[in-house]
Amino acid sequence: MSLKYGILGLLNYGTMTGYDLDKAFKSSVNIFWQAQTSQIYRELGTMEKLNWVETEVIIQHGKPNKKMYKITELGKSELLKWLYEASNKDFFKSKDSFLLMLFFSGEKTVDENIEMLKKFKQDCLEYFSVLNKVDENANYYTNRIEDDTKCVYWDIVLEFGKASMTATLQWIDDSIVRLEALK
Amino acid sequence: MSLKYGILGLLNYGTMTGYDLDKAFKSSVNIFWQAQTSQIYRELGTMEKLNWVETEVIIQHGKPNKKMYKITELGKSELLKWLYEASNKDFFKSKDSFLLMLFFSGEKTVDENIEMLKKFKQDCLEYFSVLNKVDENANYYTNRIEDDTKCVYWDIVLEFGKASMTATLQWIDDSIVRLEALK
DNA sequence: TGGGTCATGTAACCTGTTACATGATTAG
DNA sequence: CTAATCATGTAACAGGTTACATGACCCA
Repeated sequence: MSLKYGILGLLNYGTMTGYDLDKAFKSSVNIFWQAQTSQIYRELGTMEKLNWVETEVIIQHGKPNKKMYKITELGKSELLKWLYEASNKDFFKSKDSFLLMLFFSGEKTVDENIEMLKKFKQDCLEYFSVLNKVDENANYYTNRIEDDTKCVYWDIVLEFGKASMTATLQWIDDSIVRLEALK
Repeated sequence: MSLKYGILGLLNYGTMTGYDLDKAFKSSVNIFWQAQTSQIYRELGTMEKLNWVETEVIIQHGKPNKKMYKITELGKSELLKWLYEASNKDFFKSKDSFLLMLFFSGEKTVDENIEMLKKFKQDCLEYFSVLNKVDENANYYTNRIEDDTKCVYWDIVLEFGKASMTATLQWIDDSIVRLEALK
């Protein structure tokens, strides 16, 4: 359900092709929302039927033709409606197979689980550098937006990513200490 | 994909009905994995075909008959395989419509967004008390397990929930301060 | 000459959600 | 007497995932 609004939100910054949207998703919103290329094209199709977006085909030479998607007045009002009415209950409904696995890891040895957590720590550190790269990409998109106050929200969301990673790393260390004590 | 393993993990603690599994999900694993009742019954059906679980019907008087599900040897080996092979990449792929909404909230006024964050803070505090209730429920399930070291993992996972909530609350406060400064 | 980028999608499948159906017992 | 609990599911739909198809240009 939210994918439509993610697309509307990005189109609200400017007219784009499905291909551009795909890249925009993968280089920005990706940290808290992922969309497959095929999904984006499918949604754009249904959104055009709903009259939330309209298209214009641009003939190109040497490259495939472009289909530019533009948000309509109806689309913009749907976006605003969502911004005002969306609930936060999703936040408390995360599905995480890693935590599910850890929950049942009593079947493995303590040493094996310490190893697993150490591996996880490595992956978290790597992810941290991904977050910093997203920070750089941000400039590309935020430069296209006139109003400076709008960029604050981008930054706040990124800070969330960093804060939760920091908490996760601390939790990993605490958990390893706890497991070491069992040996 | 993980739902099957969540079911296997719980059945590994003891034989249960679909109804019991539903309750077990809702009172324990629920913080990081949610499953609908209908989904559990559907998965149990396919798992029986896969021979991961086997059933025994228990005739009851005054109550509907029970269909007890028991993990098979094959099921147990599939569970172990998953515990050893599952990756942690899901952890970095969370989908969060609240963060998506916040990202696009430059369309709203600063005051409206401060209000939204304050409301979110209230919901986070409420969720904290839910986590503590889960803590109490834990005793019911952990008492049924012989091996004490297995309960550590339950606790570690719960600690994650608390740690990330603490970090989230701190982030909310910081963000509100930041938005106040824009006024 | 082979891989990457540009640009569009379709098809099949799997998973998750919502709504509904049934029917008896038990506790307030 | 009414709502909750026990216990089983089905059906339809929405949303997400994986794999595949096409084809030209550009750079090394």
